[in-house]
Amino acid sequence: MGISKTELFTKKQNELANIARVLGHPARIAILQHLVKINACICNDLVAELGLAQPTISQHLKELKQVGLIQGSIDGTSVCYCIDPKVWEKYKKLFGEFFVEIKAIDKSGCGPDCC
Amino acid sequence: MGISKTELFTKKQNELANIARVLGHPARIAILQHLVKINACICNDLVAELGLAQPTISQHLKELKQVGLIQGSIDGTSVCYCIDPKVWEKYKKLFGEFFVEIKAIDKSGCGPDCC
DNA sequence: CTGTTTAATCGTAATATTGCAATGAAACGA
DNA sequence: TCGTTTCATTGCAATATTACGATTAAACAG
Repeated sequence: MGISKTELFTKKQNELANIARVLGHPARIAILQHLVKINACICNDLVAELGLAQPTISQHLKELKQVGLIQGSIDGTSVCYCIDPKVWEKYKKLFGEFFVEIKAIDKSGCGPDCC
Repeated sequence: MGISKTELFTKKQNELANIARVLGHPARIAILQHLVKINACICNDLVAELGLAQPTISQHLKELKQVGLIQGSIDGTSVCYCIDPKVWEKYKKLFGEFFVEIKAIDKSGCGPDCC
């Protein structure tokens, strides 16, 4: 990301940006959508499913785990992953709050061609 | 981002990831929140507001413009920025669709300690 | 025309991300 | 015990991001 001046922003802004950053890769979107669709723990058929190498998938899973969106539990030699519904709801709410309704624009103080 | 294998994913997955990526920086979150709050076109008091250098703000604005979230219109020597409500609603919907309700987890096929 | 203001662009240094081959580590079956 | 399976970790190359100083471009005031 290059260095990022997190100290300039509020905790909530940094948190939202961080979640968005994690969602900012199609592989991680695809992993989450697959986990939602399967609606169960899955072990790593994700590698076959997505077409990325195993270490790459593992790395993406790690990032998803770090923000709490998914949990992994060991089941023999394999690992089951599933979405943490609580965290999922939390972030759903966070994005919902961010995308507030946009009201009509007040053009006072702007030029005639403004927006 | 390093190279990213966009061809492995659907158009919608790539689109959502791209928007999320753009939202994945606190400065851009702060810019959007300010524009929403002001509810009008603003010229670049953003530089004073955020505490980042002018070229840096300009770069962030460029990214927000590229995904269509904001528009800029020239007003003399300054530029007015405001949110594009249509695009805003579009992305709001996109995230809403992504964050579907999570149902109770079906543990069949998983080990006893699974998730 | 000259100087000022505002914002985009260029160039660059520092840092982060992505993807994967190679390697480890842990659990299992025979 | 030994080989196998599954996944995490390490190390690295290629690329992207972030931030900003310097510069440029455009509109304006005088």
